[in-house]
Amino acid sequence: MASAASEDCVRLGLALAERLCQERKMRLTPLRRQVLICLLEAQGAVKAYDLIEMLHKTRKRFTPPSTIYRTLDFLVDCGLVHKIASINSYLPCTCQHHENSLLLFVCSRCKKAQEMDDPKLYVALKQRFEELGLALENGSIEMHGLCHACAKTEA
Amino acid sequence: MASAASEDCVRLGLALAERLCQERKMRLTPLRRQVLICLLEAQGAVKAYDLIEMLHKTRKRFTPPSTIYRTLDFLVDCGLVHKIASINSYLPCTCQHHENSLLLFVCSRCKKAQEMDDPKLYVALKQRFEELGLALENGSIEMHGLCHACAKTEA
DNA sequence: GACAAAAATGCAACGATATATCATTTTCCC
DNA sequence: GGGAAAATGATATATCGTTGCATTTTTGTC
Repeated sequence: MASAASEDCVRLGLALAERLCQERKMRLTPLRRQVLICLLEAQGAVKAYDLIEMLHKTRKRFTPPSTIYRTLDFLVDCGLVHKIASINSYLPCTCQHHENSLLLFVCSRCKKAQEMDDPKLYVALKQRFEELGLALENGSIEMHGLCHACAKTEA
Repeated sequence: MASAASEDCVRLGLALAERLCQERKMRLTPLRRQVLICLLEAQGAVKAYDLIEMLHKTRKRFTPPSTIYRTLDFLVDCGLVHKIASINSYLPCTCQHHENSLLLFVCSRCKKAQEMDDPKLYVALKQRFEELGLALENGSIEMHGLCHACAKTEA
């Protein structure tokens, strides 16, 4: 089910989460860890209720929505996961290096999401907004359009 | 209730809508017109179910969700209104001039939204995405952060 | 104007997404 | 081990959006 690349991704993501939680004295509980693994394995953005289903297969107890949303909030607050509001989905983020320069791209057709790191562009955006008295938040720029694959097959 | 500036806004918005619909042989029905007016008068982003309530005051019949969403879809397709997915809201757009260079800013605190036109920045973004095989869509860049007013009162 | 076709709207039910509240369990720390 | 704090579970409910089909309105044609 999980490819080698995916396994790598999971391992890296978990390692980062563990380091981060230790540093900040937060708890990477079994549930949080399990949710994070689900997200990392999915290789793409996942919806909250899909996570509930995924967890249902591996856990004895049913995990209610409130719990999932709390868990996701935790992971988002940690910066380990991005919420993509426009598709009600969550995307794990392994590469912590772009804390201040993240752009999210969502394909309007296939709904796949990907991150893009471009500090220069991000700074340009940020400055432009500051001129207007607006303070950009990190990791909250969502763009829509066609991805490479979908653009190809478009009529 | 409606200030002079707001009245101007409504007048301009309606004029644009009428011209656009005539050009494209589409129909600006009473309902569509009424929804557009509500949005223009609101001076900010409005939610679908709030529109239902607003319409309930001026119309005899209750307007069901399906109808509202269809109407909003129409207005969005026309380019007269932007959907802001991250706050489930709709924002009218009077200034048609920035068809290809629109950025939307949403305050994470007060949820107020505003448009920003910056062709240069937009082109830079677009080019950067094209390098990655991604084709940006118009009017679909949403950013979050603190607006001027909220940044001031922030602890 | 009468009529059929097409477009728009109304209606009811439902599905998907998210939150509130309180009970219970687990963990932490002394 | 015991009490406080944090996390999770359970239930109900609020919010957001869609589907399918009936009805009304508009359009185009004769």
